[in-house]
Amino acid sequence: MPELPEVENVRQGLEKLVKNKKILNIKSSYPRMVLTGFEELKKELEGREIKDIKRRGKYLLFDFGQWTLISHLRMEGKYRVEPLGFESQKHDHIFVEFSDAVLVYADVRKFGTWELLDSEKVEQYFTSKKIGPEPRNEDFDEALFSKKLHQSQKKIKPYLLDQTLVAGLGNIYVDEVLWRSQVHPETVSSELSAKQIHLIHDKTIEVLQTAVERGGSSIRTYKNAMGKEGSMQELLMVYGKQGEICPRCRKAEIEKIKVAGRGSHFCPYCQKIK
DNA sequence: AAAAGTGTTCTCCT
DNA sequence: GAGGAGAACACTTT
Repeated sequence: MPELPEVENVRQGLEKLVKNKKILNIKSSYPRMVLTGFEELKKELEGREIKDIKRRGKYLLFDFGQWTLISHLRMEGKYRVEPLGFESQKHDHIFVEFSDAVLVYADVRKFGTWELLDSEKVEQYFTSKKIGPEPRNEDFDEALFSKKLHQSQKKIKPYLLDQTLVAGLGNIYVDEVLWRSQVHPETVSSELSAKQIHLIHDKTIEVLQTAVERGGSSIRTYKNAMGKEGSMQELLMVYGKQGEICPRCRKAEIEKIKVAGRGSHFCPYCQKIK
């Protein structure tokens, strides 16, 4: 899926394309992806207007006032807007029809989900999932981050990926953050120095913010809701760079190993455990 | 043709 | 309870 920067760019595209539009009809060829039930979603949202499109971590929130549709793109979910009467494609799963256009949700791997919630229960939804703060200075408290890391024996990479310390990092940006912080992905969290913790905190904010501004990374199939690619891939230093010389030390090649089941890229010279 | 892929969640084991 | 490994979800690409 898109990580936070890609989801944010999709959100910005949707805001331009479908905000304030009234839904006339919703159809689906894969209704199972609506975890709260497709028929209820159809019944409640037809006739309603999309009042706003928000984001929390990697989740997109379609605000209908009383109702909120929570959409997670997982690995391959995509949105695009088509004219009425367009020819649907193989992996198109949901069609939201307006008077002058159709919002299409497509997802090759069918991992993405939709959930329709009472808007008053949205906060509780994220609380129950223990979703961490947004990666911004105002929200992401370094003292609390540090405290949690000191108390944990988890390896730093999978801990950063589980969304509870901070929301929005995925497999690409977590490798970039750890490289920029000079921290090995398998470092046990409680062993991190104060300096390393400070760097991880700041680089998380910096990398995700830069990636948002650059329109995300189009390294596999990502495009935003307007079909436009991002350019953050040009600034990636380790992801997908295995075998290339580390651009910082120029003394070692970027290695790729498995950490908690995920492909992980790092410089063995710059990022040592202890 | 096996393996890996921008994610999350669950089970089973230590 | 904590943490890790592996699998599941479904499909494409290398």
